[in-house]
Amino acid sequence: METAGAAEAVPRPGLRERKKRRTRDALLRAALELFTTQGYERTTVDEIAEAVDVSQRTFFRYFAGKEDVALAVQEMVEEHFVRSLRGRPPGEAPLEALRRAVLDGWDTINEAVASVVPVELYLRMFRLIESTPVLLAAHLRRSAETEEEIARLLAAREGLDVDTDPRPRLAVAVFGAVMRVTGRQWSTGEDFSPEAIRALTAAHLDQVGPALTGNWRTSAGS
Amino acid sequence: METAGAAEAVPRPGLRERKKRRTRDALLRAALELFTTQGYERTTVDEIAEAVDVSQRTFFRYFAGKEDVALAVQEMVEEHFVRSLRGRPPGEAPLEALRRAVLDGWDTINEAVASVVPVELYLRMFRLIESTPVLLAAHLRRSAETEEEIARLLAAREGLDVDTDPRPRLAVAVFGAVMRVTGRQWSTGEDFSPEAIRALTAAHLDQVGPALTGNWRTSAGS
DNA sequence: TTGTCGTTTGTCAGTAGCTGACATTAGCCT
DNA sequence: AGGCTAATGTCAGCTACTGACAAACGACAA
Repeated sequence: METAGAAEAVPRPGLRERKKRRTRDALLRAALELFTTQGYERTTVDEIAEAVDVSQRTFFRYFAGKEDVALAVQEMVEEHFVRSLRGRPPGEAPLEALRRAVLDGWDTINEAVASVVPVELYLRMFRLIESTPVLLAAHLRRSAETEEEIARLLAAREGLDVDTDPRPRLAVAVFGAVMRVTGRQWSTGEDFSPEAIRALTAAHLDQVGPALTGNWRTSAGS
Repeated sequence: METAGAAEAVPRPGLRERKKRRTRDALLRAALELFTTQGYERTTVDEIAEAVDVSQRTFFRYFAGKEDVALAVQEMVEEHFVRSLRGRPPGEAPLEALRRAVLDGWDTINEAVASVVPVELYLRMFRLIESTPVLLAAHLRRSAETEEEIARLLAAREGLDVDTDPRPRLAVAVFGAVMRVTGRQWSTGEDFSPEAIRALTAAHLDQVGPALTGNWRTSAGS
């Protein structure tokens, strides 16, 4: 149903499309660079636009708002996780699938991000999100949306209806909560490597059970 | 260390203080009334100020921002919960204390709120928060702060250090996640009474265990 | 009662994020 | 080459929010 013949699904986007993409990428990179060096609040949209030499109006044609640029990469990463989850074998128990999908996601974080920004910049941005109130707020809300998507996904997998059975949403919410504690802990720690966050993730997931028994007078963690 | 003698802690605030309080209350009530009738975004700060017949500048002297008014009552309610939690006997297991504190909080929601706005208005506002993206975002961030406070509280109670033992933060995060699912479910349901939310809370807390076993092919909930 | 003092309030001017409308530029295709 | 369409720039305007200064007003004592 496309230019018949060639197997190439991407013939060559044409100058216009390439230019658009370059502008978008430039805006994104400039924004993250400015955010991570001077801080989110102290960076104005005008500054970002100026750095790429486009008008402020153009910026808003590529991104819905200042928050949007700041969270763009994070959004890619979450999509990466969801994709990873969809790829899990159907037989796997829901929480097992979640666990493996996330761990796998961190292992392959490079591939998911590197095409737009260096991983290191993403990680710096992640920390900035955690420490900037308005960004954290926006991020938490988006996470809630992602959780809803995942809940429906798992429910479908298990043949349940999210509107009559609370368990999918509960399980996903709990899982998300653990992920958030993990991210927070990581962002305030010493080791800013992807390996560190992966290890913390596994450790925290292993601690949920013990944490919920309520009897904390036994062994400690971490 | 105060005016020695009399047991009366509140002698009479004086005209100035009373006026301030009246202005604040009026702003708060006017704001919630406008928000719940026309929606949050469609209400301007000027409108609120005008409804109380003060300048816009005065509004911002009482509230840090538009979000702030919208979440003011919710903040009172959360303080109410934390107070309730602090009142729990030290012997109680952490999660048991949380459960009872929240259930108790809903039972006494009237006393916590009625002094400022009618409970019904608070509940309407709660629903609005859930359905207004920017408000939901701000609310989630504040909840995260409250969770941190509670985690430290429980850790102290159990003689643990939140920075070395992840279990307090994990447990509180999980509990908070369940509460959020509950609030969301309630706000999209039919029954908008405090009793309904109380019942849902209990039901969801009972379902967390089953939800985490991962074996959802057995019984259903709700 | 009056006058001083400190707090609250209003006014004004300005910044930043964001949007609609319209003109201009620049790829694209024949 | 020239017309079509999509991207960009310009401009005007709205809303949330802030600093600065002056006016109004309650508190307190002479």
